[in-house]
Amino acid sequence: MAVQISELTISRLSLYLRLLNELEGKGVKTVSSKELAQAFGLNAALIRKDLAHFGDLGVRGLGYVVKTLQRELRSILGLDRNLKVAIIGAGNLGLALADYPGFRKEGFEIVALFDNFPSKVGKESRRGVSIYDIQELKNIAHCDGIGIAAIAVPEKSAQNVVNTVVEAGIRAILNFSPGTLRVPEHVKLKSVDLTVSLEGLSFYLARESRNEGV
Amino acid sequence: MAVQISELTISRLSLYLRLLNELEGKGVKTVSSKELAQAFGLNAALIRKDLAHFGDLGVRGLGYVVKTLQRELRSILGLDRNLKVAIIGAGNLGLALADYPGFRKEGFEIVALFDNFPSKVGKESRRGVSIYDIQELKNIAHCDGIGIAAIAVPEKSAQNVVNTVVEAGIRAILNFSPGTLRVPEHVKLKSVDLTVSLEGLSFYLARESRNEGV
DNA sequence: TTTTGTGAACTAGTTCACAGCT
DNA sequence: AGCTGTGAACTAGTTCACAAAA
Repeated sequence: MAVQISELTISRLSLYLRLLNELEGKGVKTVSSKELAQAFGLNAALIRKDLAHFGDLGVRGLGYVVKTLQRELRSILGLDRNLKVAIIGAGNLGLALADYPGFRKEGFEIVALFDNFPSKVGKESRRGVSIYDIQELKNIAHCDGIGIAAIAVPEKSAQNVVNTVVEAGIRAILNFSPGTLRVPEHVKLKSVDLTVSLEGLSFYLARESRNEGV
Repeated sequence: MAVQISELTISRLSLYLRLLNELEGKGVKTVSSKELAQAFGLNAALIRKDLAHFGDLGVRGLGYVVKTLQRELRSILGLDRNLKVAIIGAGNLGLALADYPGFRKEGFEIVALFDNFPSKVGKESRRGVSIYDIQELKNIAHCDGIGIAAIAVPEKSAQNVVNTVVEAGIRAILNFSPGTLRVPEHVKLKSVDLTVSLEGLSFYLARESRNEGV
């Protein structure tokens, strides 16, 4: 089972799961790759290939049993194990992430915020996530078994914070700071770059108005 | 010039520009594709191909002139035209986005927040972005020339909000709500799905611990 | 000599099309 | 009959390797 599964496949599995949750709520029993494909604007074969990586999850002639596939995807994505998340940076964005309802839904638990700004330490977010000094990260990460750190600090301190997070033994990082960050081989870093996203849209608008003139 | 340029290339152009800004600040005059490649962990040929889409931007034997390339990339990405952005949804996330310093840096201007919650309308974000009723979007979008809408509303109202945004004549949307959204052909939608990002990391951790047992 | 710009080769990702199971 | 699972074909994206320019 040394087959490397692509990031693109993994992202799509999350989407499939979200729809399955919805279907399950509506009492739908089975769903075909064709129906899933339509819902996401994807090719049905792609969905079957994505799922086939993890065994014969479907039933020929019938499709996929919603509850079964839901359970399988949860297990594949590791959502059957109440994963704990720490947010580093108690600025506007960090506080918003700490209280973001979408994170809590699929079994993630936001256990703590961290900051190095003394006046913030000891306070908490609106929904009651406590803010600790970043110095305490290592201790708390070990005691509480934090699996993922989300980083929402200014660009200039981001690499330092990443180093601290790595030293604390955390092996998965969701980064919201701009700029390129280095992590060791065994740590998984995923970056959400808001500036890059916005500039992509700007490019689209700029090209559009250029083409109007042609 | 009907060549379609890939989203991946566009995202990388943003990264290149960010580094060029930094180099320019340090007074560096030229930079080679090799140096850029090292900074981002990419292949040098890829960077040359990305840039070659837009003409002969480099100088053989020398590399790229920092200031020239910076200006070119700004123009390519449409950042030479002070683009106006509206944030829809004045919850925690919307307010955080409205005050996000990274957006202001490259010439984007956050001009307004919108919400349908009466008690929020009339207030403003910490940095002074005013909150308007979503009903007023069409008017303000036209008067102020809003180019991009960022959507940070709960999943269940997201499609409605997108429809309102499209009706207001906005043709580029950055979406932070989970779920699949439909937009007409002429509108560009980019989604940042926080749940999908987090679940991607969870998958990585889950697979790791499975493999430990093998 | 250095480094770009680019055809050719390669790798990854998607779609087609159909055998095989229910 | 219907739908999965999958080899084969295709498309997109990246890297190699080198001619051409400064």
